[in-house]
Amino acid sequence: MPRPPRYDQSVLLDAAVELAAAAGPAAVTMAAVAKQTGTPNGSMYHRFPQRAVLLAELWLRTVGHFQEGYLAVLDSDPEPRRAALAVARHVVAWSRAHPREAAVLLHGPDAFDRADWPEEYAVRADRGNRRVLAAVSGLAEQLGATAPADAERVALALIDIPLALVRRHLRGVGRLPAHAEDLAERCAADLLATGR
Amino acid sequence: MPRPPRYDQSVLLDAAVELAAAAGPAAVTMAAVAKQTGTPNGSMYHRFPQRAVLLAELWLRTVGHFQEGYLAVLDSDPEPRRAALAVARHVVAWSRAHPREAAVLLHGPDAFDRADWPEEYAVRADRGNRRVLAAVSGLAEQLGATAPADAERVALALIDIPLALVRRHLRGVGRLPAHAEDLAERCAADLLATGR
DNA sequence: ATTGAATTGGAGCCTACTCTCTATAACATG
DNA sequence: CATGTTATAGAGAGTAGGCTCCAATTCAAT
Repeated sequence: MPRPPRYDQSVLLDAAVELAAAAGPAAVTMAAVAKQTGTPNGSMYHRFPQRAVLLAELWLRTVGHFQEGYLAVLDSDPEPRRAALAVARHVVAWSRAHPREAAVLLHGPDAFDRADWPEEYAVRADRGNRRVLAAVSGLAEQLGATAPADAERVALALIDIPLALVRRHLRGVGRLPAHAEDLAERCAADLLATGR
Repeated sequence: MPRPPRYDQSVLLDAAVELAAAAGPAAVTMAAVAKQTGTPNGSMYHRFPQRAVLLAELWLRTVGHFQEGYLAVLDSDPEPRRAALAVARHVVAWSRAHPREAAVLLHGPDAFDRADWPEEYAVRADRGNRRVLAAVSGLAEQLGATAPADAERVALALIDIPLALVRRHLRGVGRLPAHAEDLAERCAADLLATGR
């Protein structure tokens, strides 16, 4: 019986991503998203009761897209070493394919006012992170890493270093060079080398 | 003949750093810095004609401190390989010793509204960056790196990866584990290994 | 056709912030 | 001591953005 929505949430989030990528999280104002999509001010507050919810949804959708592919690649190869190298490459490749979403990720949740999110959203964000962390730890174990410092090394190789590579280039010229995937894979291979 | 200043610029910048580290660059408002230091609103605008100048000075002072130490360590050892490893360690050690300033650095200049800075400040920031980049490139050359991709690898090892390590921990619990320096050095050593 | 919940559209309130303006205080020099 | 120069001090104008409110509109279900 209700009237169907006219301004789709996903359209609003698309605009929000674009604004965040182009001018930073602070540029994601209710007014800016409304203007960009032609939505009236009041309608924005039907989809998102507060700005913090808009930012939270924006973050969760983006990081969800990323993690989905990340976990898929991790699980795609039963051989742990190959899976690790593939996932390091994947982070770079995904960022190349989705530069705007990657720019959002590089800002991190705090830049999207994580402190103001309703608890539900913070919980969902944590759950996603733990899922990835657990998958990486599992891989580290298969690779023979036992100490917590080893798990950290693997996380550095499979998450932080590929993202550092992406950051270096997206913050600069804005294009990832063709060999970035190779570099990420090589760093990962070095760090995963056993017997160290 | 002039009346001596009562509110020192460095004191205001100290407060600004603290605010930025604790609650992000957006928390560095003229009002917040004034309140924290007991300065009246109007006096702020004697030191910093606009907020953008406050943010620019904050950034330049912080990054200057960092780069000063960085270059000193780079030059402290004539043997390029040892200098490289020392500098990778240094990034982590400096961040441990100056957690608030490190937090500022991790936000990057754009978060401090670099686009709004008067040109003079942007030029100074560029000059500093180029100086470090040149030093790193010089080291890369001494290490036998020739292709631009090699220089990038060295920059990744001596700047981005140590910073990624710092970011991982400062964004989390807020304390750097004791072995972080070792990890940074090891990553650097792996990446600098010749004949690859 | 009627009903009523959901949605839209927009005027405008409120807060927080940047920045201006004016008056006054302190100090060096002639 | 008079004077010029610079700093302090505070009030408040102007503005941007988050958010509220409410009347008008739409449309599925009855």
